[in-house]
Amino acid sequence: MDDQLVKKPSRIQRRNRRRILDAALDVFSAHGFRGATLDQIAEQAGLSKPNILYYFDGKEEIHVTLLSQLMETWLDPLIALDPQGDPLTELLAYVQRKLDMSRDLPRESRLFANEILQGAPRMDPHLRADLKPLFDDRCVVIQAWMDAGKLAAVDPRHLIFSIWATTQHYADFQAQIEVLLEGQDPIDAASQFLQTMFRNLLTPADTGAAHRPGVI
Amino acid sequence: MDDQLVKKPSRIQRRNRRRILDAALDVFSAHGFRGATLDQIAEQAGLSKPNILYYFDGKEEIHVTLLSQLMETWLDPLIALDPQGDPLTELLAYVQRKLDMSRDLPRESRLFANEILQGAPRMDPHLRADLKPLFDDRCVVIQAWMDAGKLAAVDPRHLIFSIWATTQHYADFQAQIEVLLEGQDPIDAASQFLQTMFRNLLTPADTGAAHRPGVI
DNA sequence: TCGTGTATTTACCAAATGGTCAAAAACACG
DNA sequence: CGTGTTTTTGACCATTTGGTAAATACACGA
Repeated sequence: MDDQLVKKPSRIQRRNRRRILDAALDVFSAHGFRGATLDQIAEQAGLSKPNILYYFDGKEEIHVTLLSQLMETWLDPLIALDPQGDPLTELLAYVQRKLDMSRDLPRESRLFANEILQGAPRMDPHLRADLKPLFDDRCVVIQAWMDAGKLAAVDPRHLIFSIWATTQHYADFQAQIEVLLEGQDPIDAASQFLQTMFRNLLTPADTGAAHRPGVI
Repeated sequence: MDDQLVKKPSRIQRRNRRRILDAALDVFSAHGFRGATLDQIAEQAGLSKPNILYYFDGKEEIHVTLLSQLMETWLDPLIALDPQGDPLTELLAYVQRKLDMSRDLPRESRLFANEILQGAPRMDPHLRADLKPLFDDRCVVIQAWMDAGKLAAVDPRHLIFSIWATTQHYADFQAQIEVLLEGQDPIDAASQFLQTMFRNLLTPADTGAAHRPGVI
C-alpha cells in the first residue's frame, strides 16, 4: 500500500491537530500543565474529548508536542545572531526580536515560563540538548566581540539572561503590567527603554559617548 | 469570658498554622495553585488532610493567606526607597535588595510569578490596592530625580519593570539557569552585572563617565 | 484527678478528571 | 451507488481531589 512507515496525515488530521494544539496552547499557557483539563481544551478546540484522544495519546503528549514546537521558535532569535555582523547592531536587533516575540507570541512565552517555573520537568532534556549548546556558542561569540574591544566587557551569560528577563517580562507579567500601566500599549515604550539600556551597557568606553536619553 | 472577638491563638495553633503555610509555600510555588493538592501540603506539613482543614477553611484560603503575607514582603524593598537619599545609590541598593530576595526567598518569588502568569486571579485586588499606588508614587520620585538632572532620563515605569524582571529572573527561571550555568552560584556574578548595567543606564551624562566594566 | 474545650483521626462523599471502547456516523473513492 | 476506511460520539470507568461528619485523643486549668 504505502511504502512509508508513517502515512502522511489527511487534510482533516492536519486541521484537527492544529486546532487541538492551538486550543491547548491557550489553556496550558493560562493555567499550567496540571491546571489545564482535557475538557477545557476540547471545548476550546470545538471537539469532543474522546475525539481529541483520537489525535493525541493523552494530555501529556499534547503538552510535549507543544513544548517541542516551542523550542524551535524560542531558539530562532538567538540563532539569527550573526557572528559576522556588527556586534552592537546584532545584539540590539536581538533584543528587538525577543521583544517582538513577547508581543506577538505571549501565549508561547507564558507556556515556556510556566514550564521553567515548575522546574522544567518535561523540558529539561530539550534545554540540555538544544538550548545549552547554542547558549554556550553565543557566549563565546559575544566574548570574542568584547575581547576585540567592540563591546564593553560584561559577563555574556548574564547579559543574555538580562535580555531574556526584560523582554519576556512583558508577556509573562502582562497581568501586572496592565494594572500598573492602565491599558497603554507598553511594547513601544519598552522598546525605546531597552534599546537605550542595552546600548548604554554595551557601547565600548573608547567609542565615544553612549547614546544617553534626553541628550542628542 | 474574653472581651475580644477573636481569641488569641494557642501555641499549638500558631505552630501548626506556620507549618501549614510553610508547606503550602513549598507546594504552591512548585506546582501553582491548581497543580498543588491538599494531600501534598498535608504530607509536607506532617499533618493529616482533615487536620489542615481544621486550621484553614480550604485550599483557597491557604493560598490567599500566603499571597497576602507575600504582598507585604514584596513591597518592602520599594518602600525602603528613600526619596531623600542619593538617587543613584538608592536605586542601586534597590536592585541589590531585590536580588537578595531572589536568593533568599525564591519560593515566594515563584509563588508570585505563578499567580501573575495565570492572570493574577486572586491577587488582582492586592495589586490595585497596594502595589499600584506605591508604584505610581515611586515613579514620581524617580521622575523628580531625573528632572533635577541627578539621573539619566528614562521612563521610570520601564526602569522599575526592568529591575523586577532582571532580579526575579534568577529565582523564577532557576531551573533554566542551573542547566546553563552548571551549578555555579549565579547571584554574585549577577550582582556585579546588574550593578554595572543600571549604573551605566542611570548615571547622568554630565556627571562624568559611567563606570564601565573593565575600565578603571 | 476530673471535666471541658481543643486537636486529631477515621471513614466517608460528590465532583472532577484522564482515559477507554464499541458502535455509529461520515467520508473517500472505485 | 456500495464498500472499506477514517472520524466522531455516547456511555462508561477508575482515580484523584477538595471537603465533611462524627468519633476519639489530648491538654490543661480548677
